Amino acid sequence: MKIITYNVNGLRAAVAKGFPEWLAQADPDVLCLQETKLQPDQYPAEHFEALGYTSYLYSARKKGYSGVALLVKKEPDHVEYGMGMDVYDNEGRFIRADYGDLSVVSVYHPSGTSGEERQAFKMEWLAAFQRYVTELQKTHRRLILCGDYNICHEAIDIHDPVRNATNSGFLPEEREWMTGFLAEGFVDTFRHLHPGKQEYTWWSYRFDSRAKNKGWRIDYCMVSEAVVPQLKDAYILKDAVHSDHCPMVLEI
DNA sequence: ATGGTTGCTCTGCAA
Repeated sequence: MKIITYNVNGLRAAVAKGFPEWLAQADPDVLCLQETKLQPDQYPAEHFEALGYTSYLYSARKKGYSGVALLVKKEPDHVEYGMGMDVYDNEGRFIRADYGDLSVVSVYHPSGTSGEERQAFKMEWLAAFQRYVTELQKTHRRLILCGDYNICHEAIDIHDPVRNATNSGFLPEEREWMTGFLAEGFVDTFRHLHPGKQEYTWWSYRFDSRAKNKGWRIDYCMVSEAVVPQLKDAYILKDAVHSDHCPMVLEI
């Protein structure tokens, strides 16, 4: 089973850059999208139906903002939209598909870069997410939590750990949150399989960052410890250029 | 510290 997570930074813009053609050759069983930035009536379904995918969208209330989706080849038993808490679900950041005791999530954790208020919201959201998945694990032993976490965990995950130590995305409390989250029984698949590898999944559109490879690893496929024996590979597709993020693949 | 891009929507905001 191949699962890909990709923050597309606007699905319609990504489609214009050749995203459907890329998807045809990448050929995942499940595709987790973040930042679709569209409403359901704006979804270019024809591109994805043609490739054999069924799409489940969860959009933000605000037009052109946030939004997640799951594209699947095989029908899930159940799809859950949001975490069941209005304050968080208004922004279209969480969708989940269940296949028996296996549950795949596409999540777009908030960014805190636009100011103190959003940073506080981010930390509250992260706590709520952790509570949610800890509870979910009681009924679904194998969780696959893919998406844009907007956090670099360790120094190896960011091009300049010193200069970014006071920037949202690499703050001590965010890094500690991720350490605590992993301690609840989750595994960062890329780091687990590639302990010393320095690769990124996001580069600022400014400052020529991608050409200089001044990036951040903020997109993750986290899995329950019960999934670890099934892991085949986890890798980053740095050559896909439909977004300021690149995709990450999990094979189980 | 500064610099400064992109997508979406509607004029500037969020990332």
